[in-house]
Amino acid sequence: MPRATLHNRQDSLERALHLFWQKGFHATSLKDLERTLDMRPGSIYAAFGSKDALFQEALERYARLGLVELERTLAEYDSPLTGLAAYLRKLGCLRDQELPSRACMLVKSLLELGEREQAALGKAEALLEAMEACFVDQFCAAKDAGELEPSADPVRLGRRLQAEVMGLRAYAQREVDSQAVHALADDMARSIEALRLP
Amino acid sequence: MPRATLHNRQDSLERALHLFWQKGFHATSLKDLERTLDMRPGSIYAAFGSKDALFQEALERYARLGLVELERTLAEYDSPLTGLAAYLRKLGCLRDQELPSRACMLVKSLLELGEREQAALGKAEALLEAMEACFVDQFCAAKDAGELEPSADPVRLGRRLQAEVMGLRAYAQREVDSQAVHALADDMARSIEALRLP
DNA sequence: GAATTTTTTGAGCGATTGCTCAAAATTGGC
DNA sequence: GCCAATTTTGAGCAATCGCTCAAAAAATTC
Repeated sequence: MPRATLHNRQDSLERALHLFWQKGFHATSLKDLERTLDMRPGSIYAAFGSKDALFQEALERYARLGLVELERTLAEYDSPLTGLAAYLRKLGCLRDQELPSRACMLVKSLLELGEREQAALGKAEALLEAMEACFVDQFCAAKDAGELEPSADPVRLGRRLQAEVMGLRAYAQREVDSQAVHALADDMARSIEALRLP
Repeated sequence: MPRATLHNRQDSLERALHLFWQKGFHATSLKDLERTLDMRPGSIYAAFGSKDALFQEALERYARLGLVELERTLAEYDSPLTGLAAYLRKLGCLRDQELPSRACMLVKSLLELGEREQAALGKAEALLEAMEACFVDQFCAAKDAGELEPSADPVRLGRRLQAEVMGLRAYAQREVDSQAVHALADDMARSIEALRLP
C-alpha cells in the first residue's frame, strides 16, 4: 500500500556527507543539499529532520567509516606499533586521492562550530575522544607485547598521536606538494617506530 | 575642517579580530560586528570596504602578532632548539589563558574557507607559509650552531614543527584538561630537544 | 480501476544575510 | 555664526537563509 521510496536513504546520507565534509556546516546551504541529493526541501526534512540533524548523521557516518579504516589497517599487522606507523603512512597519501577535503571532518567541525550548534559540536568531540581511545588501546597492546619500555605512558602517546594526525591532515589541506605530505607522514611514522625497544 | 574620527581604526580592527577568531568567518554576521565595534554598517564599510576585506585585515594582524610573539620567544634563548622548545611549552598554556579560541586562526580559516573566499584563503595559506619559513630558518640556525647533526634537513624539521603546532592547537580546542595540553606540549618540546647533539 | 497509504513536490513563509546611500551630525577655519 | 569638509547614521534593498505544508504523484491492495 505505501508508495515506494524513490531515494535510498544511505545514498543520500553519503552525498550529504561528501558535501558537508567539503564545504563545512555553515557554507553548505539547503540549496546545495537539494542539488546534490536531487531532493526537494520537504523530502530532505521528512528523511532527516533538519540541516543540523542531517549534519550530525553525516558526522557519525564519517567517524564510523574512519574508525573502520583505522582498525582494518591495524589488523593487517601483527605489531601494534607497525600498524600505527602504517596508518600514518596511509595518511601521507591524502593529497594523491580525490577527496572532499584532506582535513579531518571532525577537526573541521571542532574548529568551525560554536554554541549555536552545540549538539553537533559535542558529537564531534565525543567522536574524537573515541578515536583517541583507539590509539591509546593500541599503545597498550604495544606495551603488553613488549614493544614499549615499561615506563611508557599509553595515554600520553595516544594523545600525542591524535595531535599528530590532526596536524598532518591540517597541513595536507594546504596547497603543498604531495611529496611534502608524504615526507611529513613518514617522519611521524618513524617517530612511532623509534619507540620500539631493540 | 574635517570631522574628527570617532572610532580608532586599530581598536576596531582588534575587536573584529577577536570576533572572527572566536566565531570564524561564516558564523560572524555584520550584526555581530556592528554590536562588537559599536559602529553602524555604513561606518564599517567606509573604514574597511567589506566583510571579506575586514576579515583579511584581521587575518594579517593576527599573523603579524603571532610572528612577533614567536620571534620574541626565540630571542630569549641563545640556543635555537631551546627557543623552539620554549615556544611549544608556551603553547601548552593555551587552555589557561582567556582567548577567543585556542585553535590557530590561520588553520581555522584554512579549514573553513572555500572557493567563494579565495582571497582570504590564499592569504591564510601565505601566512602559514611564512610561519613555516620562520621555523625552517630557526632549524638552519640550529644546524649552523652545531646543535643538529649535519645530515638533518631543516625543511623537513620546519614542516614537522608546523604540523605539530597545528595539531597541538587543534587538540587544545577540545574540551580537555589544561594538564593534558601541558603534557602534550611538553612531549613535543622534548622531541625538539632530543634532536640536540650531545 | 477505485480506494488507501505514503512520498514527493515546490511555492513561499518569516527571518536574516551583506551591503548602499541620502540625510544628519560633528568638527575646524573664517 | 556660517560654511565647508568629513564622518556617522540607519532605514531599507535584493538576495538568501532554513524550513513548512497543502496539494500532487506514485505504488499497493482489493
